[in-house]
Amino acid sequence: MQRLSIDFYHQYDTLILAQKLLGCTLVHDSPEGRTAGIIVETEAYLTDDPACHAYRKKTNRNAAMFGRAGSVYVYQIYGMHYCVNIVSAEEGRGEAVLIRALEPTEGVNLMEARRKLKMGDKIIRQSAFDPAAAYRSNLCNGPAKLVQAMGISIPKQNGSSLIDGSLYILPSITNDFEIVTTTRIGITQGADLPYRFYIKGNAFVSRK
DNA sequence: CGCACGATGCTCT
DNA sequence: GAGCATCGTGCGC
Repeated sequence: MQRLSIDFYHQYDTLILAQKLLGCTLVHDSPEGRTAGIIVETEAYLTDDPACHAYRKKTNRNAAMFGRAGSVYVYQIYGMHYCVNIVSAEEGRGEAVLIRALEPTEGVNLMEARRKLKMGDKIIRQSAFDPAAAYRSNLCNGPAKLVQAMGISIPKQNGSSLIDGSLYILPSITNDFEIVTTTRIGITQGADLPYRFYIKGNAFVSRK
């Protein structure tokens, strides 16, 4: 399977892209091995949206968000966590899609090691896409968890390209799902905007 | 199960 | 000096 091309990211505006990314597979080919998961939850951040890091001027922190569609924006939050975004607009505009949850598909052992899960954490959820598969729900069901599980970091991925980098996205495996739209999680500004999207009924979303 | 809260460091005011 | 696109623990039910 071939990774999504630059055209895919330029084809849609940010709100549509956030929905088109659902069902696609995020892959990281790292020195430790490959990890991958199906994107099941996203949020859109627009340039005229007060919750968006690019709402004000370009700074060192948010600079990657002003890059071209198909590049990666990683930032630190709450002093200890990191989140990953897919830049979704033309150079200089400053829009992106936050990846909030993955359903693991590959490299689960490596994910568990990176997440340092405790022995008692045995919560298993059934895959909605592969009836034979079941995974621990605690690996990628949150934006900072999936960054940790996938081994994504600012020095390696911030500003990188999904077209030729070690982090990339494969096309959606199916269109056979419904999308739920809600307000975004964890923000105070722009809290009423319906910019969060997730796959209905999927067991690996961060919350319903 | 759900809710409340503390950790922790960088950015911008 | 405040605020932040979060997470894990600890408590009560």
